[in-house]
Amino acid sequence: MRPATYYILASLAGEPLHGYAIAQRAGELSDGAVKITAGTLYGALDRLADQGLVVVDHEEVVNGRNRRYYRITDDGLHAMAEELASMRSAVAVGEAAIGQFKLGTVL
Amino acid sequence: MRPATYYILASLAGEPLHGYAIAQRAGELSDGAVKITAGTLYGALDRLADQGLVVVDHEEVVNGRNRRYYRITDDGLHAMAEELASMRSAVAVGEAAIGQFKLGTVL
DNA sequence: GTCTATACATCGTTAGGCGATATATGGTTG
DNA sequence: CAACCATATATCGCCTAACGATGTATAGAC
Repeated sequence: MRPATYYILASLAGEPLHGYAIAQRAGELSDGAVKITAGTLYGALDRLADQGLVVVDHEEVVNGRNRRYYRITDDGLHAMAEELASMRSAVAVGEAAIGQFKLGTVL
Repeated sequence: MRPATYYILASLAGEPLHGYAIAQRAGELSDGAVKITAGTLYGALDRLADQGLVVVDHEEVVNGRNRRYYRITDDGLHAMAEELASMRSAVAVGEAAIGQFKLGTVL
């Protein structure tokens, strides 16, 4: 799972959000590091919906603009948890690897 | 950076290795989770070399088979450290998001 | 009146992973 | 001794996903 996809799911773990709000939330969560543009966002949401990781919760019109709210599913939470576990392992491996390298250069 | 690329760098952080050994080491480091096949491996090594994240250290012939050893560069270590930082953040965000979700379902 | 934020849609390009295939050596196993 | 498997690198083509660009539309700010 790519970072954009992961942050979309993470953004939805708190509460259902509409597309545009998801992109903003992802930016906040990552402290500006992850910028999800329209091209990435709607493609990813379609894909995630196809995979059953998110579902459309409801739609509403605010100020003449339509908002389509997405909600994360149980499968979506599981997928996120698995990705989380993979990243934890990768972090541990990377820390050990870099630590070993630094030790190697000193000795 | 995709997992395959990350694990290739991590495999080289300890010591220079030849291609085939990198693939094996990546499998060991990830406890079998990351399987780097030939198609992924040599393409990734070419890319990493183009980007200056690894360099060819030396070559040798063992049992009639050529071994091309790659070494990670300072840039490669920096790239790895950055990826590590990104993943740490992503893990923290994911943990907070899932925690918040579980709390939400209980209340 | 123009600019910016909001909100969704779609196209084309690019990067990267991955299976498949190829080539070659040498040890193992039947 | 033949078939198979591990070692070792190379290359092709497919597919997924990200992403920039572009388009449409509304509404408020300046």
